[in-house]
Amino acid sequence: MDDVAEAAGVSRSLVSLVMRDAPNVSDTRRRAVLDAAASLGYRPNVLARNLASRRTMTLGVMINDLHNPFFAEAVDGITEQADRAGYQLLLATGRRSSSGEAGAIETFLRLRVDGLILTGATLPTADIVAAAAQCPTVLLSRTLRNADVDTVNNDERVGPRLAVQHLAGLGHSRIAHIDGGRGAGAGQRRAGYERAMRDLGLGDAIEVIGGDYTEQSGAAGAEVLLTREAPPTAIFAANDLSAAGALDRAEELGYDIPGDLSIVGYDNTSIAAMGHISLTTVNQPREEMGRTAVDLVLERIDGRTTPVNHVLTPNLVDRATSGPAPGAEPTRKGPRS
Amino acid sequence: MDDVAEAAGVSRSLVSLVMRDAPNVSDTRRRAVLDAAASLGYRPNVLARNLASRRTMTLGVMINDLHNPFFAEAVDGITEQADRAGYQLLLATGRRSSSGEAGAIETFLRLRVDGLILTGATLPTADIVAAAAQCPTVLLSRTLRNADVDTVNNDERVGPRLAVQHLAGLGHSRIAHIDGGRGAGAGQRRAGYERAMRDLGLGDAIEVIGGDYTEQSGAAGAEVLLTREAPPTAIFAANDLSAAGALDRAEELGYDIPGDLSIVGYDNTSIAAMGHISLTTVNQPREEMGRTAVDLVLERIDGRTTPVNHVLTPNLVDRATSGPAPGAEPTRKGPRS
DNA sequence: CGCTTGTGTTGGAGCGCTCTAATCCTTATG
DNA sequence: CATAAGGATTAGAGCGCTCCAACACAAGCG
Repeated sequence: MDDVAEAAGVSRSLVSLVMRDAPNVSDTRRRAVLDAAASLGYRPNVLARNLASRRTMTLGVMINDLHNPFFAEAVDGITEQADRAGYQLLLATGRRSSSGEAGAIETFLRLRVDGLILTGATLPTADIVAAAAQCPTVLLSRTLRNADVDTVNNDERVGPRLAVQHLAGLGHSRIAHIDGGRGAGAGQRRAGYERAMRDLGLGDAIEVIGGDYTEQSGAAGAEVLLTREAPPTAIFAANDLSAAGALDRAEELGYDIPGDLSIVGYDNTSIAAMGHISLTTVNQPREEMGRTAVDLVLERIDGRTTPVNHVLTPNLVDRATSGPAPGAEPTRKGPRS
Repeated sequence: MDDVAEAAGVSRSLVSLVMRDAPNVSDTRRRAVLDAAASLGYRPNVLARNLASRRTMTLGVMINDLHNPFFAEAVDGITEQADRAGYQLLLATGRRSSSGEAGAIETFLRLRVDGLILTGATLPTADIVAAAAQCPTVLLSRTLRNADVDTVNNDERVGPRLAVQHLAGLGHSRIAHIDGGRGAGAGQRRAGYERAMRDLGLGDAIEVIGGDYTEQSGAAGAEVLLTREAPPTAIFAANDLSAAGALDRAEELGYDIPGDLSIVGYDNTSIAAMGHISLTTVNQPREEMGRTAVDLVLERIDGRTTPVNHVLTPNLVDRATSGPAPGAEPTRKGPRS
C-alpha cells in the first residue's frame, strides 16, 4: 500500500480512500492511485482491512445437510442477495450432528462474521440463543419459541392443508402421512396435516407413520402402509426425498401411480421437478426464503433489535403423482405420462 | 488478550502460546491462562492471528454448479480432509459463467486463502495459470495441458470404455452418445467413447448427439435419436443428469427400459442411486477425488513445486437401466424392478 | 476583510494478534 | 563451583489496513 502511495505520489490514507471508493477524492488523484495499483498488481489485504475496520463483510451460513436440494436452493437465494449487498459467504455444514453444528458456529464467531444464517438447525434452543447474543442471527427453516431470534419459515398450517385439500378434492379420504421425525419443522408439519384432516371431517382417517426425511424412510413407510389390509389411497410425505422413496416402493409393490395411489411431497426441490419423477408437491419459495434471511440479518447488523418472524406462504404444484381416488369419478387429469 | 494475560498473571506472549497450544509451556501457567480465558469468555480473533501469521488456514473452493450432485459429493470429501488438517473452507459458486468464476477467485485471493481448489472450472487456461501463480491451486474435474497446475480427474479413457464394453457385452452394437458439449471433461469423454467403440469394432456405429450435461439436453438428445428410422438400442449419456432426461423421454416415447433400450449415465451421483431411477452408470470416486485435491493443495502449501496430475480409475455400477439388446439372448439380468 | 463552510488530503494511533530475540531460571556436566 | 545447555517466559516490533483529528485551500457571506 505504501508502494502504491509512493508511486502515485500521495499518502497512504488517500490510497485507502480510493480503494474503498470513498467520495471526496479528486479525479486526478483517483486515477493516479488506480494506475499505480494496477501497474504494481496491488490487491488490498482484506484481512488487515477487516481487522482495522472491525467488520468482515462476511456472513456465516450453516447448512444442515448439503445433500438435501432444499438447502442448496435456499443457498442460491442467500448467495444472490448477499452479493447484491456486497457480503461474502462462508459455508459450513453441521455434518448432521448437533455438535458439528455447534463447532461450525464457534468457528464463525472466531472468524468474526458479521452475521449468521442457520438453515435447518437441529441445535438446542440454548445454543442458538447464545449464538444470537454474540452476533446477528437468523434461523431458516426452524422456529424458536419465546426467543428474540429472527426466523424465516413457510407456513406449516397452510402447506399440509394444501396437500390434504388437493387429495381430498380428488376424492381421497384415506390419506396417510409419512413424517419427518425430529427433523426441522417436522412436528409442525405433522400437526398441520392432522388439523387439515380434522377440518375436512377426515379426523378418523388420520394415520401417521414415522420417518426422518430420507428416501429410505419414505420407502419403509410406504411398505408398512401398503401391505396392510386396508391401505390408504393417498400418501402425503413430509418432504420430496421421502416421497420419492415411497413412490419407488409403491411401484415395486405393483401399484400404479396415480391410478391406484396418489403421492404428494413437500419442498418442490429439483428432485420433484425431474421428468421421470414428476412429483406433485407443496412448493416452498426456497430462494425467496434465502433472500429474506439475508435481508433480516442485514437489518440486524444495521441495528434492528425487535425480532421478526417471517412466514412465507407455500403453494401446491400439481404434477403427475396425484390423481382421482380409485373408484371416484374421473377428473381433468390424464394418466401419468 | 491483554485482559486474559493480566487475569492469569502472565504476559500476552504466554497467552498467545497457550492459545496456539505450543509446547514448552508449564502446566500451571497453561491452566491459569485457560481458566482466565474461560471466565472472561475470551475468543481468539482469527483475523488478527491471520494477519500477524500470514496464513489463514483457509482453502477457497470454487464450485461450478451447486446443483449438480457431483460437486456436492466432491465437496464432502474436501470438507472431510480439510477439517482433518485443521483447514477452514470458503465456498463460492461461479454462477455458471466464466466471469463469475473469475470473480470468485479474485475474492479468494483478496481474502488471502492459503490454497485454491477449482471444481469443474470452465475458465480459460490463462486465468487459471494466473491464479496458480499467486496461490497453490488444484483443479478438480478439469485438465490443463502444458501447465504446472495440479489436477485430479477420473480416467476418461477408462470410464467411457467401461460403459461401452458393458453395453456391447449385453449384445448392443448401436450405442449412441449424448455428450456434454463444452462442459468440463466432455471432450475427453466423447473421445473416450469413440475410441472404445472403434476398439470393439463398432467404429461404424459411432453416433454423437450434442448436449450440455443438463436433464433437458438429455431428453432432447433421446428424442432425436429415438425418432429416427433406425434408433440405437443403447444410449451412453455424458452424465447422470442427462441420462435421467433421456430415460424420461424414452419412456414417454413408449420405450421399455431396459427391454427396448438401455441407458448408461456417468458420475454415479445420488440421482442415479435413487430407487425410482436406478441408473446404470460409471462411478467416479467423488469423495476420494475431493480428499485427494485437498492433499495436493496441502503439499503445495508445504512447498512442493513439481506438478502432480492425479488420475483415479472409475468403475461401472450396474443397475436397472441396462439389459440385453432386443433380440439378443437373455442374460443374468431380470427386468427393471 | 475576517469569518464560516465544505472539499480534499495527510499523519499517526491503533485493530489483536504472532514471532524473533533476549532474558531468566533450572538442571546436568566436567 | 563455574559453565554450558536448554526449557520457560517476556518485551517489543511488526502484519496491512482504517479512521480520527488536523490541516490546507477555495469559495461564499455579510
